[in-house]
This record gives sequence, structure tokens and C-alpha cells, in this order.
Amino acid sequence: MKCLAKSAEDKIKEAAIKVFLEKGFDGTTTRDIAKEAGLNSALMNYYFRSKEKLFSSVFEEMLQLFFKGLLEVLNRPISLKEKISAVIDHDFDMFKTKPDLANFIINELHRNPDRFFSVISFDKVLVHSVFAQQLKLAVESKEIREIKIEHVLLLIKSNIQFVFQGKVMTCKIWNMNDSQFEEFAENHKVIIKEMIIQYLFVSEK
Amino acid sequence: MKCLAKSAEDKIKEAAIKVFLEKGFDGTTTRDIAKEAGLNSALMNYYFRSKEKLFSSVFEEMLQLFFKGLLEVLNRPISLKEKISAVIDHDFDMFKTKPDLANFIINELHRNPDRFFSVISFDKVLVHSVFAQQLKLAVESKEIREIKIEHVLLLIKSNIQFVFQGKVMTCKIWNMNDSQFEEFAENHKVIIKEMIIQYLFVSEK
DNA sequence: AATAATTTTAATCAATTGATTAAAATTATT
DNA sequence: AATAATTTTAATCAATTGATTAAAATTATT
Repeated sequence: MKCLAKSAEDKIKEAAIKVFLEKGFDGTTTRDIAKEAGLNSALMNYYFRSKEKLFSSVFEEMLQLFFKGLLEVLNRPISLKEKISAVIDHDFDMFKTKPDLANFIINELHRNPDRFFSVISFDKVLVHSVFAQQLKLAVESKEIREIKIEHVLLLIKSNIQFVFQGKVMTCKIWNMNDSQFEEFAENHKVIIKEMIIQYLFVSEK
Repeated sequence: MKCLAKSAEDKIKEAAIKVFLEKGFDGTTTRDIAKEAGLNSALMNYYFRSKEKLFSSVFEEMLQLFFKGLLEVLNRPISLKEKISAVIDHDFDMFKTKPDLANFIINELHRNPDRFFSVISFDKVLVHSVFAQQLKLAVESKEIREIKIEHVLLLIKSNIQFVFQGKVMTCKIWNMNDSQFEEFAENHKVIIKEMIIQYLFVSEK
């Protein structure tokens, strides 16, 4: 498969992912990318035609990454309660490896909202997920309180995302270093799980 | 006070706030600001010396806005439960008038983390707030579960902020128009309040 | 081995950008 | 009213940026 020697095209793409995620489209120059890749700057245009096209390719890959894992978890054959916990675990792990991902998606979607359509029709995929069915059944059987899937997913995503997005702010305000923050985030994950599950499942004390 | 005729300096500042909040530092040109203000583009340099200095002045004002109201609410002479509700109301109102604020702060803090120090020592202000005292007492009297203020404030901020940050995504995924989103956000606010209060206050069913 | 196709390079382009300047216009002071 | 100080303008600057080009280097094909 992919051997020791990466192709120039791969190197550029890889470098572009790194630099675009860190600095965004506007903050990145094509020379930044070439430098990060260690290649002549004309190669970016040779392989990807333009900065915009290279960016689009990066953005679509990142948007997939942002949602693909989530959708997989939502369709696992596990209970609703386990699933909520699993989604939270998954997103935490994802953001640990790519802390800039959430911010990148939010920003570039804001800069050009139409980008979103090109990739997936998420509404369909989410509405027809196993998770959606489970939630509907659980509401009907009064196992959980009456609530729409839109709200549930937003609750989960909100609580996870801002932990990482706001890392700089959190560390500055409470004087944490990186390892202290990591511990804090781990504790916060437990709190989020407890809070959301307790809120949804009515019987929970 | 401020009469019909605004000074050129004010017009530039006002335009800068608008454009910087929308496009960020990297996405904004000094000519954008001059055009928005309807003034000759050299005036930006005349009054503010440089794009960077004008930006700093905008950033500091926005960081104040981001926190000042919060601190005021945290020190109001009301009960803990009312206060949590009031903080959520306050932030929702703030983001309704300035939806780009959260994203702006997060981004520009990421671009230059050192900016944060210049304004306030938030840790001190937060640690010594009335809210912090109330929280401590409530934990001691077992009125609420054992939890640190860091986590409580993060819970609150997370849940509010992403509602607005993720507006584009939410509307795209669930096919909402602006008024539908507004209703959705209002419902979500109620959910957030219930969830956080129920989680903290152990007796709450 | 010779030739053709592909990839890489250095040089260069036009457009944009933040900033400056000197003159013009306006306002304040004497 | 004359003069000085301040504000505004149009023209211009050098640096940066995304992109192109033609030649050089490398690799694939015959």
C-alpha cells in the first residue's frame, strides 16, 4: 500500500490539512503549505489547480471526519444509555487527536455555508439512524422524557465541543497547564455523561 | 452625549467591530473597514496607527463584553438556582444581539493567546465572586452535589455557546429557517436550564 | 538507448494589501 | 480676518500573495 516514500500530492494534502486546520483559509498562504510540505510552491497549483480547490478537498475530508464516526456510533447495536456514553467517548477521542477540528468546521462553514451541502444529507442519515428509533421508542415507553433528537444531539455536541474549543481560555482563566487540563477534561467528560443521562432518563435519581 | 454626527474615529471603530466580528482579523482588509465606515482608507492609519492596533482595541472591547455581563450576574444578590437561570438568560440575550461574538473571541484567542492577559485577571474575579461563595456553601450543606466552579461555569457556557456557534450547521442539518431556529433555540434554553439545575441540585426529581 | 511523458524548479506576473506622504480642505485659535 | 492646527484626500509605496510559465530534471514507454 502506501510505502515509505509519500507522493508529492500526498505531502501537499497532509501539509494543507495541518496548516488549514491551524490557521484557517484566510490565515494560510500557499507558501505556508509548500514550506510545511518541504516542496516547491508551484506544486500546489500543479496538483490541485488552486488554493481554493485544495482547501475544498481538505474541508470535505474534515467534515466527513467530523460526522462519520458519530454516525457509526449512532447505529451500533447497543442500548440507548450505552450509546450516549459511547458518542461522548468517541468525540472526546476525536478531539484529542484533532483539537482544532471543531473550530475549523465551524469557521469555514460560517465563511461559506454552501459548502455543507456537497458532502452528505445529514438530516436523512440522522433521522433514519438506529439512535433515532431508539430515542422514539424510549420516549413512547416513558423510559426517557419527551425530547426531540435535535435537542439531544445538540446537548451532546455542545458539551463536548466547547471543552476543546475553549481550552486556551480555560487554561488562562484557571491557570492550568496541559496535563492539568487533560485531567480536568477527563473529569468533565464524566460529569457530562452523568448530567445528560440523568436528565434524559426520568427514573435516574 | 453622542449626537447625530459621529466622529470619524467612532465610525471607524464601529465599522471595525462589525467587519472583524464577521470575518476575523485575517479575513478583513483595512479597505473593507474603510468602505463599511464610508471613509477614506487612510483615516484608519491616521486614528489607529495600524490594522493590528485597531484590532486590539476591538478585541479588548469584545472580551469585556463577553465577560462583563457574566460577572455582574454572578454577583447579584439572588439565590444560586435563580442565578444559574439568570446567567443563561443573560448569555442568550447577548448572543442574540452579537451572534458572532463567541466565535470571534475563540478564534482570535487561538491566533494569539497572549492577548487574554492584558484585560482582566478573570480567575481572581471568578474565584472571589458571590457565585463562588454560594456554590461552596451549597456543596457543604449538600444542597447540590460536590462539584468545582470550573466545571459548573464550563457546563453553562458550553451549552449556550454552541447553540449560536453551530447555528449554520443546525439549520442545514434539520432544514430550519431563521424563525424556526429561533423557536428551537428558545426551547433549547429551557432544556439547558432544567438539565443543569436538575444535575446540580440533588433533591430535584 | 532513444524518445515521450511526467514532475519539479526558478523566475516572474498582476493583483492585493497595509501603510505613508504631501497636498488640500476644514476647523480652531489668535 | 489672518494664521495655525487638525482632518481628509488622492496618489503612491514596498511587500506579499495566488498563480503561471518555460526550462530543467526525472521517469515511463517504445
